[in-house]
Amino acid sequence: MAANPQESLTSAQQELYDWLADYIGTHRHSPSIRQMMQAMGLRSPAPVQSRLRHLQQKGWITWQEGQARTLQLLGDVAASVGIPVLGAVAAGGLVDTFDDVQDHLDLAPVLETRGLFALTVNGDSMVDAHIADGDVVLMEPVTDPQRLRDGTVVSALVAGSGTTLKHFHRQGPTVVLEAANPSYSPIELPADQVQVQGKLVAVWRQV
Amino acid sequence: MAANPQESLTSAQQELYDWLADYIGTHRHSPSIRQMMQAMGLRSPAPVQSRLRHLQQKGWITWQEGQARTLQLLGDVAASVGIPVLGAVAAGGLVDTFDDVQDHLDLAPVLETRGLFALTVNGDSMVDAHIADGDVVLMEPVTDPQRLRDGTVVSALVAGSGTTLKHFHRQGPTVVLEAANPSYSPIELPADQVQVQGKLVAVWRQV
DNA sequence: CATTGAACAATACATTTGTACCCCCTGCCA
DNA sequence: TGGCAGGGGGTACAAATGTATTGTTCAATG
Repeated sequence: MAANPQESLTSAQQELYDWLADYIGTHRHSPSIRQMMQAMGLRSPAPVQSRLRHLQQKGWITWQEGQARTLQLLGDVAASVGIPVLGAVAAGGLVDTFDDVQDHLDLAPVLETRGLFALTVNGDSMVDAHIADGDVVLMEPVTDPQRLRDGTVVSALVAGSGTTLKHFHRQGPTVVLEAANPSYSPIELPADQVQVQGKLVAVWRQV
Repeated sequence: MAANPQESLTSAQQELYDWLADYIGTHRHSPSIRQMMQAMGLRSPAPVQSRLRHLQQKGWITWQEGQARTLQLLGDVAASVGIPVLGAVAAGGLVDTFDDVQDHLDLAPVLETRGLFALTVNGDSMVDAHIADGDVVLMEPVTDPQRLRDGTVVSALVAGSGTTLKHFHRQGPTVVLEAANPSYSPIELPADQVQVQGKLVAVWRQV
């Protein structure tokens, strides 16, 4: 990956981040703050806390506060799974030849998102959204359905019925689940009978 | 889960190990004993301690005692990037609720294939194959176009023109590149003017 | 000069976490 | 019948760990 989306670091922050990348790469688990303290040659946990806070604010790391050793690196150094994107390919017309790498498709950030789950698609109600029967959809758990953008593709549990993959709309007290296929009519239900489980993150179709 | 060289496990031990593999694959860090306790539906940490002790004695796991969340799996499952596939989701009808993991979407084998590359799709000539404008297609390099199955989706370099994504057909000495959209007519060319670069492995659409 | 932010020290505190006991029950087997 | 191992419940405790607070120092900045 070319440039980092993250903000630049001070030397002290960089030092900690590099050591973390090395430690996690070797041990396969995060060190504790006091271990970081020792490795940095410090005699107090406060500087480490400070550096970690800055690293998090700048988008380099994340962790579950209150829990031990749950730190995760977000940068591209974190053994990311990169696939070179060579260029655009066509449809209809023809696109120029490509020789060099233009970008990197970095799946690691997606895969590292906590709680991500997958569903196999069954049926054709979403074909107009280019989600076909047999596809696997990657979903991110939704905790607050109120914040969903209108039209988001979600998997929803309908009380007493089952789970379905649809476009999500909210109309006052009711919820509308709309298919992407004219053969299916929208389902309109009271909000309390629909439990949104996750929103669509990616479509995966292995040939 | 794949066979392991280690000693066999009791069902309770296997249950814990499987859950650990799933958890670590998803969260990228070890759970605490009390988290395992909850996941196993237990109300006391002692049974978990017991299972862990047995798993260690039989060579399935290892950890640094006295330190939090340092558990590591020793089986071959350890390194895989797994996303739990929770079940099928609907279309049209509604599918039953899902509770437990049915399978694992293991992306590691795909990503590790040497030489895999990606292309961003430009245009709508493949919409009927559910490949939309803006999608990223993962391609596997093709060394021997003679062995391609008829109808495979390939990216092909047309002499003097550019690269395109189409269904691949061979008709004697000529090659036919067929779009998946009735608005586009098939392109028929002498075989030596078409160079197949890769075949479609997966479609990736990040929302 | 004063202000600000990063870095560091020292200490204290609450929570998380591993671990060690105690007990019970069940199935298996000599 | 008894012994034994695995599985489970309950509880307690000490260590590990994250977090907060109060200072000090230093460099950069206006």
